[in-house]
Amino acid sequence: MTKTTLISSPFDRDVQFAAKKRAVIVSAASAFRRRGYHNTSMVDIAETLGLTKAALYYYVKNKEEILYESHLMTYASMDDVLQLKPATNQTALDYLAGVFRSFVNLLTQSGVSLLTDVDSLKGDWQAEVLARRARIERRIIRIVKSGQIDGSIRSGDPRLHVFFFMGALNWLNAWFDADGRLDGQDIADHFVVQLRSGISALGEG
Amino acid sequence: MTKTTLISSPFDRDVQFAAKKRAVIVSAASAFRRRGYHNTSMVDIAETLGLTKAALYYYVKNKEEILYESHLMTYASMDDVLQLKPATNQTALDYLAGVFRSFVNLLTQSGVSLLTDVDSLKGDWQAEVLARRARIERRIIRIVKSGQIDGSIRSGDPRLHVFFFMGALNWLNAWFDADGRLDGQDIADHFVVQLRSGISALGEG
DNA sequence: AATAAATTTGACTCAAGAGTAGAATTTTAT
DNA sequence: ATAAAATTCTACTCTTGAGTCAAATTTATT
Repeated sequence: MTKTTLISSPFDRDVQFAAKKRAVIVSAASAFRRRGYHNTSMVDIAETLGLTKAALYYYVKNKEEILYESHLMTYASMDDVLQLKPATNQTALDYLAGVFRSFVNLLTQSGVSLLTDVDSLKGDWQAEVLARRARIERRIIRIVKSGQIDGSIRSGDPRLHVFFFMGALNWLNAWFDADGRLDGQDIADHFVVQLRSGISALGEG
Repeated sequence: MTKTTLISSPFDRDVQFAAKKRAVIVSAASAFRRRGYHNTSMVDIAETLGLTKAALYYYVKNKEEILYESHLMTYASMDDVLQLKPATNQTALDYLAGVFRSFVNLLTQSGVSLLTDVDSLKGDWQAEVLARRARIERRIIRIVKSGQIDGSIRSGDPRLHVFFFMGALNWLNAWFDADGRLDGQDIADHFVVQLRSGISALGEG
């Protein structure tokens, strides 16, 4: 019992290790997002955390693993969003709008970094990241297709619908700055409207 | 006169030099677009052109100059599109749709590569590329603003309107493959509709 | 307090890829 | 045909940043 209640304590060594590992990955992901993977050195990552480069290797196998884990962490967050099922009478468009809003919020307010560099991953790691990305994409395409069935989303190639607005999400990296003048909530509000009207069946003639 | 008429001949040494330099840049840009700047070595670029790495340095100062020139080349093409003025009674939304169609066509059919990596450029080169990008962005924002004045484009922060659909353009890199099943013209057609309905003032209210 | 385990460091190795330079080759001009 | 200019090459140097390792330090356990 005593052992059980202490299992999640911040004093617990395993918990600390995991928290530190996560901090390495989150901090690196943020730098990768802002400057690119190759323009971020292990020394850069370490200094941001107040460590030396060598200490990072106590937590991660190598730089590539950081990139791999960064991607997976983001996709896990997006999967969490997609776990929430639509309400019973909610149209697919409404559900999609909510999903997209959550994605924008993840990126603008929750410190999640959506990275685009998969070519710097090799072998199984790259394959897995691509597969995870494709899976999210397919789930979103499925939502669009169900919107085309329920009548809330207009006709047209669902993949192109998705590539268009997922482009907007991925492009946030290039211009969004958490310290900038544009507030994440305002961005999410605006983007959801633009997403909706972009594919809504209303007005489709 | 004889000298003048020969100035553009493909047999002319200067013309050949320029054509070869251009081939280096276009080929490299395509590889940068597909795999990323850092994952494309100078040996890779040379081999694609049937040269050795050292021969590239006869044409370009260094790798960074290739990246710099790649960006500039693409922005020049986009500037050309924006040089065409709207017809007298054309709404800004119609003009914008035409501009965007041309952009998509540049990327999907004309071998133009839109790159996103500016962090690998340093100093003046990076500053210039960012300035050129910002200028194109500002011109597009101006079109959106005039659409909000002429009533064709709905209200809302024009920058966000632009960031949304320019994200779609920039994200083409991640999924578009010229040898793939999706035809550039079909993509342009679809994207133009999605752009239009995304920001059209019709139905606003 | 002593010992063990965990964590961090300083100083290092290594190599991939950018870039160089002079020689070789090719092309053009005389 | 010869010389000059242009282009390409081979063989190399250099450097930056990834990664390593044993020692030093810190933390936890006995």
